[in-house]
Amino acid sequence: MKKKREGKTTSKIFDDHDHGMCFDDAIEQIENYFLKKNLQFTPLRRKVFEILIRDHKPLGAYEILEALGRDGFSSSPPIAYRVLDFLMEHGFVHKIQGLNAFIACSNPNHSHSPAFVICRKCEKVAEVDEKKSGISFARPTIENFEVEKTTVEMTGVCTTCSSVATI
Amino acid sequence: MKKKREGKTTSKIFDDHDHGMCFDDAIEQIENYFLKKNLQFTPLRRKVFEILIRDHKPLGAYEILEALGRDGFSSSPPIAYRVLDFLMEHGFVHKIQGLNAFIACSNPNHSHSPAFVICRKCEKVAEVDEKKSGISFARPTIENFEVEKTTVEMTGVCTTCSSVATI
DNA sequence: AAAAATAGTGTTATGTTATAACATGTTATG
DNA sequence: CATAACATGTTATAACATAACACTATTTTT
Repeated sequence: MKKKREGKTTSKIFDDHDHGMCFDDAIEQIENYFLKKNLQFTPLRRKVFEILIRDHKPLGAYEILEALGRDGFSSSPPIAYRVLDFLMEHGFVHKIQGLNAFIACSNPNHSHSPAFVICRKCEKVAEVDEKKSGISFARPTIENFEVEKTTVEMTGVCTTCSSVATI
Repeated sequence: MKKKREGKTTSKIFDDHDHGMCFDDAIEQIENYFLKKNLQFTPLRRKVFEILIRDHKPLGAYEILEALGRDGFSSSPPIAYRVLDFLMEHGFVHKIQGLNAFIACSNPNHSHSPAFVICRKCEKVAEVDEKKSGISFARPTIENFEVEKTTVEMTGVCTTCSSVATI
């Protein structure tokens, strides 16, 4: 059950942010989506998505490759990059530009304009959805330009980390 | 002379965006800044800034290195990265995450939260400043998190490019 | 001004991230 | 069942970035 937060510009979303639905729900959602769209949810794609949703933190492509290798899959770079591209196209994975890493989407299923809050110490990442959080990230219209994709990433330090260390 | 645009969420900033001040003004600004702050505006730092401000488009670190080499400077990677880091620290250069490239700041001199509009065809980049453009990019406060830096990049196609080609 | 500290640059090597190109296997469709 | 489209495998290499250490130049302290 989620609280509604509307019209706020301040929100507590980092420490208590929800990692989206649970593992099983997430798998079910992606399965349904693939079925509906007549896409193949192959063992490789499933595995990559599972790896990402498991700990739900950003992973580099080569970390994913290692995990794939451990699970008996091929682990040459294009394997990971191709699947990641595919999953990103369909909105189940996002790339965190500031970390060169990939993270499972917390809110697939509805078109969204995600923003990410990234602690540069613990590297935890929270995905903030405009609708869900009530936080608004302006997405202005630019004349003479058709915006296709907007990247919003907020880097800083979470209170957990700032209370611990010195820098 | 600039027109004021206030309270608008639509703005024409791509085709007619100003590349900031002219070359000489930009150099003067950075010189003054360095003087005031007792920093060394060394030949290398000057050259890197000049390279970037010259065509005022995003350049990869290795493109900058080539240019440095052509101008008689050392062109091993750390040379460029170190100077770029330094110039970024002081707000005279920004990194475009989506392109792994660097661009001279269009509006140094005042603390700003820049956003970038990137055409994925011609790779032209416009820096949009909140105050100057009247466009607002929400920078919400996040509880339990201290935001230090926000990256906003809007990728798409400018009308010049979209009128030319098919994809 | 000499000594010491700090800042800046040079160099080599290596680490990390990502893609090109082509081969092979697998699944849907006429 | 042929064939086209999709998916995966493999090798090689491109593109981006930093570590570690040497040397030089500048500033600060004595």
